[in-house]
Amino acid sequence: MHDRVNQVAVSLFSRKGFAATGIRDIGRELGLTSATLYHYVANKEDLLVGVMERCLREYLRGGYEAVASSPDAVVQLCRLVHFHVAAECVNPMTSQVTDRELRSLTGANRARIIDLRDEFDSLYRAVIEAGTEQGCFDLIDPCVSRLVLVEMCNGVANWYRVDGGLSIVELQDRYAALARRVVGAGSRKRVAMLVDLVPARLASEPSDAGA
Amino acid sequence: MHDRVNQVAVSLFSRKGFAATGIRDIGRELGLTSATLYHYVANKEDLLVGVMERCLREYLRGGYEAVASSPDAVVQLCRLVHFHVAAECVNPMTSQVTDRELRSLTGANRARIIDLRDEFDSLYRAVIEAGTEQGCFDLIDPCVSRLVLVEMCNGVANWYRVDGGLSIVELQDRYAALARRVVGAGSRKRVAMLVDLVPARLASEPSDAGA
DNA sequence: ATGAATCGATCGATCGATCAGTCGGATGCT
DNA sequence: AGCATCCGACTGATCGATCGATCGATTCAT
Repeated sequence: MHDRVNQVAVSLFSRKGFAATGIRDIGRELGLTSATLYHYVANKEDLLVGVMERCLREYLRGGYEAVASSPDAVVQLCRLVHFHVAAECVNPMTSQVTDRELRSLTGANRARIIDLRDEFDSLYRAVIEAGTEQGCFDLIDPCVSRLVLVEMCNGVANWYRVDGGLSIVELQDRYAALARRVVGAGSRKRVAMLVDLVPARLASEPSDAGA
Repeated sequence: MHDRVNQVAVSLFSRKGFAATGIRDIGRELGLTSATLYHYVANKEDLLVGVMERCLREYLRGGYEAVASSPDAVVQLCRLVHFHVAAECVNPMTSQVTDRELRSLTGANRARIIDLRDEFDSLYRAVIEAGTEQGCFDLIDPCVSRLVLVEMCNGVANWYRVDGGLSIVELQDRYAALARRVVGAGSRKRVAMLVDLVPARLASEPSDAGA
């Protein structure tokens, strides 16, 4: 039931936003009263921050695995983007909420989530530094390139649809190719993708059956 | 005074979000009562939709001018990205609100803004088609490339700061170079930028003096 | 005197959150 | 088996606060 609460909450947060979603809205969709909801959740902000933290920890888990899987910066970048894109596709609503609702957090919650998000961004920074040292990147600008990579991957959740024209695997390959162009790493070298580097389906991600 | 109302509203909408911003919050920052605000604004949603519409019309004005300024698709792309990036930097808060608050609109307002946004996206689609016909692009995927271009440019408003390390002109050049890489248009050809293609400072954009 | 600008007071609705209390099923004791 | 006990799930009622919006009255410059 805890999962169902998170799923309904994420679904509404992603569609209407955190501030515009009432405790009663979440309860109604579960057939519960607002009072009952407080048996599963301490308060509204804790519900949000829990979703965001679990999302970012999964992103970090896969991100670290991608970067650690090879010493080659080109391989690191491809696998990081591969994982990032897949995670956005598998958990689009949770990713969207995690991306856009930072401003709804207060005090220590906000600081903690910002730290996690910055830690994930640092993975891209590390890969770009590695590529620079190895001389296999032709960067226009390290900082701007990193921001572009992060933004373009985070943006996937804004438009990806399961019934779209491209499968997740096709999207991953196109994004990896685009990422190599962004950092100026030619497409000559062939990069093998790890099969077991799969993003987890988060407990907070609604099944689109109800959507 | 109408401009000041819009500026304060955009400042709060961008910082806390539309739903979390009260009519009284806007009034307080202007030294007005909530009742007085309704002499300048019909209602809260009209305040938002007005800001978004004026923003998108300015984006469309500059976008059309960029694409019409040359038959060469590479030049079109560079000038479109140049303008897009500059508009995001000059009006970061208004752009952020226009990007993120679509879900706060209802009915006809939402439909109208979606149409304007789609019309702007179509400029990128047109440029990509032109480049394909002219054979000067080496595209990985027309649709994905367009989405990446739009997302990476829209993302500028999320992190650009006036006191950052790069000037707007430097940022424009780097983004144009990255955009050429994304569509596979080599950097051999030199592209002259139009000097008079300057994004307007929107009346809704707050002066950062108060921030 | 006219009209724009502003106000305090107030409307009904909704907000997040709390409370005492109900209900059913599992558990433990005799 | 029968009874008492406990606990998690759940509820209606309600709290104080705030929400967007409206009203008549007042101020003030032209």
